Amino acid sequence: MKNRLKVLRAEHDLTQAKLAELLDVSRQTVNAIEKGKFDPSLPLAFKAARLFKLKIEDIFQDEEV
Amino acid sequence: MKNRLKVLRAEHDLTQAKLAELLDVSRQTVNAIEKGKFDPSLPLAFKAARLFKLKIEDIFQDEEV
DNA sequence: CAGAAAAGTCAAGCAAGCTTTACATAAAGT
DNA sequence: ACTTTATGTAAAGCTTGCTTGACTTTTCTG
Repeated sequence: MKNRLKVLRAEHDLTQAKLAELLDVSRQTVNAIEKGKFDPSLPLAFKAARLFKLKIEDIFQDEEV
Repeated sequence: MKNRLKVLRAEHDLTQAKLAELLDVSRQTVNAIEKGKFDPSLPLAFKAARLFKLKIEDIFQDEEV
């Protein structure tokens, strides 16, 4: 699962720590998701989408065949 | 998290077992998600969206304030 | 109504998401 | 060079997603 979090953070001038705070998760979680260590839960994906006013699909991209 | 899986199943004339098979999960998992026992993972939400050719938001609705 | 199919549910166990603590590295600015 | 701020990474532990197996209840259908 790919995601555009890093870019969105840059566009909004947010640090991983600040984004984590806005999403109510730990900084390490934001980092791990950006780095592709694991996928976010669906509720967390919704939170990110709401925060950036985007569709989940505009932030996270399934890379399945 | 609410979802329209039951309705979508009905529209497509699918049993929980058949949908489970299409989504590559167990029948109990489909049932539990329909019943709101837990939320699906993001990858599973993507699979469902792809299957029904809908946006994740059209299947699952965040009910957060 | 009887039998079959579908849906509901429970328990035990493994896998994935997320937390905290802690430390390392990098970049950037005085 | 020193300090600060941001990022990367790791281990241990808790919680949630999902599995299998088994059983009950509901709904369809002949």
